Amino acid sequence: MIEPTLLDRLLVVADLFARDMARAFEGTALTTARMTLLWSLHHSGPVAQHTLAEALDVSPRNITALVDALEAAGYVVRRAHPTDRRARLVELTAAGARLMDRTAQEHAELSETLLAAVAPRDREALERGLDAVAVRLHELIAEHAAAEAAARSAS
Amino acid sequence: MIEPTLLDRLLVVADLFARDMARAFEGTALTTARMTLLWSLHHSGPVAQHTLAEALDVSPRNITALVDALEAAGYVVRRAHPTDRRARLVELTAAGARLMDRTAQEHAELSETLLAAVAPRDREALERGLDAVAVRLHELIAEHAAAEAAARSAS
DNA sequence: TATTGTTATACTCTATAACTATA
DNA sequence: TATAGTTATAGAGTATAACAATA
Repeated sequence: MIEPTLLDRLLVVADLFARDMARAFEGTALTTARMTLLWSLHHSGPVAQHTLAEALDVSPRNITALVDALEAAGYVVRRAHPTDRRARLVELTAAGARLMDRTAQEHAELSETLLAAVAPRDREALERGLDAVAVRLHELIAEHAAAEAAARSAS
Repeated sequence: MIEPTLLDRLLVVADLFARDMARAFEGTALTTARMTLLWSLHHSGPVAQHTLAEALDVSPRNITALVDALEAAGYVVRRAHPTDRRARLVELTAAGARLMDRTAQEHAELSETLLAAVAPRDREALERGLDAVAVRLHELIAEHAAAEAAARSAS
């Protein structure tokens, strides 16, 4: 058996999260993409759809579809924007707010559970290490994006 | 600014990986799901489709679609199974094998890059911590599955 | 009878392009 | 002229169900 590399370990954990999340929503109107939108809304408060598109880094068209589904399920509503009549504010309903309160609590509990599974002397190093990996990954993604932009402008 | 929890950090890294991977395949016939299949094949050697379905934990129907796309792109071929005429062996073509060799090398390089970004004294704790988190997540997923199976059999 | 892979069908996530209403 | 959101269209991942060939 070959010792897994750091990347192997990170990918295993990422995959487990994706599976666990998808499983949790089975049989409901919720999906990972829709929960991501609700989570963003929970933290930002009511915002226009184009703001959500930027926050989630997806197309405005995609936001339309996600908000349609969440509105049909009763978790969000579209309201008139107070000053821009082109825009529509999306906000959580009471049911959506209750759902996000529960979700935030489960999120905190899962974080506690996972932290408890890590040896106390490893915890700080784990958090520092994850932050360092995230920073480096951000840099790599930015470099790739810059290289592609340069290639496009050259062609 | 609130200090992110362990779970927040893990989810950030998972999200960055997903984005980086999807970006890397833009404009090619490859996608994350297809690469996962190729990666599995690279490690297992030629296998029947139902074996791939189990390995990737997706439906046989899904494997049919993924193999169709990869066969059209020239990365895999379907061969007759030597003893079971119902089954079809999927194996990498020369082009597929070359692609996976390159991918394995890039994978190793990325792992090195990320490890280099972590302070040396934090590295072992990071790896131990990730293993502990993966083990605990596995347990939680198994518990959920068991609870659901019990609920189904009761109804 | 059970298994392997396929066709049929459907839902979701996602994107680009064209269009309407508004800024 | 530019922006916000929608309709139109399309590709991809995924699932279940029905079916043919084979075990």
